[in-house]
Amino acid sequence: MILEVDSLDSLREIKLKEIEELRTKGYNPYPFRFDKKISNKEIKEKYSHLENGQTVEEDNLSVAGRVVAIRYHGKSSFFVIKDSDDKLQIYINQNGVGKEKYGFFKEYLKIGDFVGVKGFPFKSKTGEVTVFAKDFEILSKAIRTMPEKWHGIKDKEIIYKQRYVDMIANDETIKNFKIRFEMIKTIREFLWQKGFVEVETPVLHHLTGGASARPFVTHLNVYDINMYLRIALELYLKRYIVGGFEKVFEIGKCFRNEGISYKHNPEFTMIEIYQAYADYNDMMDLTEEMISYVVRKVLNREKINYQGVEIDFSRPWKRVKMRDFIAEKLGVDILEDPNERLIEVLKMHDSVPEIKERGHLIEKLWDLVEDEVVQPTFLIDHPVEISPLAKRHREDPRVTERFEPIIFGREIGNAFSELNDPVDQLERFLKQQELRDIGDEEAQMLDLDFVRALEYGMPPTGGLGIGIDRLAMFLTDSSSIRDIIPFPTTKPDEEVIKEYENMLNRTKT
RNA sequence: GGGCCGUUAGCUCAAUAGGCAGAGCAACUGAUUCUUAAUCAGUAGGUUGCAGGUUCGAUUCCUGCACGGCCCA
Repeated sequence: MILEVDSLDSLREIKLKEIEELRTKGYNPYPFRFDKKISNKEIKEKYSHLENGQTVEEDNLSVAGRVVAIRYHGKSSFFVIKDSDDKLQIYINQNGVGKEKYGFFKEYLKIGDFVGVKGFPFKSKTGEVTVFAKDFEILSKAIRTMPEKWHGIKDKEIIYKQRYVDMIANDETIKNFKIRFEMIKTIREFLWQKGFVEVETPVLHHLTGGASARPFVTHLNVYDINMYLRIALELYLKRYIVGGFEKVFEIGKCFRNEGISYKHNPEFTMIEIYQAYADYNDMMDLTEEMISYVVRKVLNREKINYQGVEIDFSRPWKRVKMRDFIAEKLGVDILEDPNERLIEVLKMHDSVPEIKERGHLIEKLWDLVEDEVVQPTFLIDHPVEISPLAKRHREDPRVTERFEPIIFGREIGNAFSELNDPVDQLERFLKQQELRDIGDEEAQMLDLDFVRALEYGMPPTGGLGIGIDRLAMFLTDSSSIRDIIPFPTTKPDEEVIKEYENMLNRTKT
């Protein structure tokens, strides 16, 4: 014990005192195991057919969970335990466990503690499937008091910095994370079934590439060099294709050292998928098929409600050329009109970027109109300037064979007929290098080993990346990316340090 | 980075045109053998985010800072 109990003037210290008493009486407040044989949910399903008041005394049940409510009635009590899927009511009385054990229950089993209960099922007079306790065991004592039972936790700081408290208090939180993980599992199953191999690539990179973003820098002591945390999976996955794999994918964390917003977290989860002998049309088919399958499988429907708007994932999705869409909405031709004209239009919307390279101007123009794409849509054929890793279009070399799936005005992915011409790739990299030289820190770094890899020959390949977090936002109707990232990036929690320093100091005196 | 809003008991929230800081839940004591936001009686719990300023007096007004949220870039 680090913390001695020297007074009872706080909720926490009352709990510590209780634990000490338990130990004195020979009970371990933190025992080693419990034979939980059935889940709360299974019990509710199995015995839902019982008549009100009916008991099944011959069935021996062994259940466990966290105590979330206790209703004392003198010599009997009801309490509710919660396990990972459901809540379950327990009935305990003096006749069932004996006078002594019942007294022990009243004195030492508190809301927040974990408990294991042995007993038989019955249905209460009011129709709730309940376990009649014949014995119980405290499995873990909580020291902190649990959050408010009715309103839950609303303080965003607690929700993000102490997600475990959010999960204890808000059932919705656990439900949403389950959807997230179910979604990821379903994507894996879908791709495995189609013969894709799930592979791994390094997180530590000498150069960052595959996306336009500022990286995190870290240091490798043994070689005394700086390295970057990956901003994308792309370039290593394509090396797999060069090496002879034909269908690969990876689901993994990427890191971008940029702003935090409702749709950006510094670390986030991406999936990238590469398929040899395929082009971007094949990847569009794959995207549609996969996402509509996942939505159907996870939510049992194809239309979802996102922030009050119905989104229909059923196939086929609309396909819109970037040039046509911007021309229609803004009256400017991103392929033919000169930079001056583009800037003029941007000026009208007070949206002129600092770097006035053509690619930046086009990106800005798109930003102005992206909100107008609500239903799942493929934005296709982006200009070559903003697509350094995509193959030029077979019919128009000014654009690339590229698409971004757009939902509710948000890009949830990016895909192309992968550029496999090493000479063209080197030129594109050099163009990016020029952008870096004029101060564009997001421009891609020159990855000569990647060019060399392409020189060994990469088959025609379709590639696709999808932001897992953004997709999860749609499936859970979350307005902020932080709501579906279990432990989002936050500022450090100074409060907890202060709190423990105070407690430890008080204990010493 | 800029603008606006917020921070009060463990949690969810009140409050004063500047005048003793309150409730519900949780906690504690007691009553209660089918309740389910159980009920009833009682007790305790606060550096009103932090640091300054104005004032006889600040949770309230002002300034700065921290943390958070929303909008914008």
